Amino acid sequence: MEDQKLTVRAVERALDVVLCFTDSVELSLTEIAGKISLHKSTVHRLLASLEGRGFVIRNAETEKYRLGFRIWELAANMEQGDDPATILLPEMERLRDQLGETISLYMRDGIERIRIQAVQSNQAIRRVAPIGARLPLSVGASSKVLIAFAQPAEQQELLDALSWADKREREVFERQLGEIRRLGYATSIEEREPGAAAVSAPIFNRSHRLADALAVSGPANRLTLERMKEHAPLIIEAANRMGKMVR
Amino acid sequence: MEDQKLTVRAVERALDVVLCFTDSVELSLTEIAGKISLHKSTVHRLLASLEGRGFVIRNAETEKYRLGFRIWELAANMEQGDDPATILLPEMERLRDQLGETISLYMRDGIERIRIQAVQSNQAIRRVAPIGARLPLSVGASSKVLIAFAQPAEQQELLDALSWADKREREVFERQLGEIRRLGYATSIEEREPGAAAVSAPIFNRSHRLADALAVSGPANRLTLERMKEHAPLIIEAANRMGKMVR
DNA sequence: AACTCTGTTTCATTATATGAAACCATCTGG
DNA sequence: CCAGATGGTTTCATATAATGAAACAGAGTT
Repeated sequence: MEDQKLTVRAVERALDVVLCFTDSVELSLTEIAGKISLHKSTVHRLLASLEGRGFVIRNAETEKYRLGFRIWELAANMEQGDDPATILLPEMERLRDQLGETISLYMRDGIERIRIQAVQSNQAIRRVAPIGARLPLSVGASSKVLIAFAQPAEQQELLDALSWADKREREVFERQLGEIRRLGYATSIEEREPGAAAVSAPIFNRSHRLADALAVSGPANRLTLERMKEHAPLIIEAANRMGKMVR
Repeated sequence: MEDQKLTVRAVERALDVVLCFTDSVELSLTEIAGKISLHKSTVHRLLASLEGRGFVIRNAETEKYRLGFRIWELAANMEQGDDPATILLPEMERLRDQLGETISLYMRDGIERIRIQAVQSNQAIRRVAPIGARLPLSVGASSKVLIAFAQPAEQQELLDALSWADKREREVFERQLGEIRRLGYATSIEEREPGAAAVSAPIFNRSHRLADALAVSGPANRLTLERMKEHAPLIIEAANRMGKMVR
């Protein structure tokens, strides 16, 4: 009542209803009402409006609701989507605001990786990540992700192409990769840049192939291993969301 | 004020905003306001809510709005969509209400076609179309569509497999197919059932291959050639919309 | 039949969405 | 460089329109 809301509550509630369907394919009215804690009658009206425009339909069988064809239609019209760098930007900003650290998006190019997008932390002490930077594929959390989750054949090629001090070094590295695949993310502490640490998770495209690596990086004293472990689930979740937007 | 509305106006307006993006990929606030004739401030608030939930984003460059990643995310989650028969039902109902005639959905099976879905007209005199019916692929509007828009190789096989009275009959038929491809739809008057007429258009899936045929059928005296020509664009449009939902 | 669990509708109340108008930026052209 | 557009954002008073409670209706279950 004090600070003006410049949004429309009813609309936000309706959108929340729609968002319920990110987890579940089919929901009953009461289930939805429960999820977003609104009264049945309210949700009922919301659903009526959504159904009228084809955003949800109700399964004649089960009486339950599911997303409607309109979503498809809209998504189809978007198909000619821009490059991932712009598509994923909003999601990256979201993550930055959540974690307060700099977020980078890397893609592999041969035995290098390129930072194709980045949003900077707004803390006083922060990692600054210039877009377009080309980095070696041998060190850093994202490098390891880009190798660990590559197609097996490709992976071997990459390992062969990279230069190793001795046989042992490569073995250690390969063992690390296994661990990374198991965890679903990679970390690095002062691996490439002194004083810097990073966590990175793979972004798989809609056909489940590795597309990019999403990384959170910052000063090593803030991004402790402890802290990175905490962040990991959020990063993975964000990366999964992003994957659905990438072809 | 008289008959209760059991829907939420604000939500419907918001959805109308979203639907503006079926035609255009990028729209400014005033363009949207114009399209759906609402005041700028109203649309502004609606957009703010939509943006907050990621349903629209604004292009930092152009300042204009476009659909957001949430649409993608939702569509991706729907991927494992049911069979077309249920998916397309709502759209078929829509068309039925628009044209007032019975709507059928056919798929080809060998040298037959099957009516995999239908919604009946609610006029007193109507075409009744039982779901599941198997019909010959030689006659009827949808048959011609299913052949005319098949993959070229497949098409030859079909023409060979069908039985013809004489060489001439087949030639006439093939010439018809060309015309149908040109027009984008087929008609039939008392071809299979006496007193019945039908218009049919192809449904191409998202990879642009023929998936099904959509047909409007009714009594021949109501569905005159004239009338069918009028209906054709609507049917084609509906079929195109449906195509985006089919894999 | 009594009960439970849905979904649907009604209704009074008040919050809440609304349009007009004012307000800011930018941009354009004289 | 100013005057006038043009598009976006915010403010504000007002009445509409969204709301939750409660009543209602149906379908299963016990």
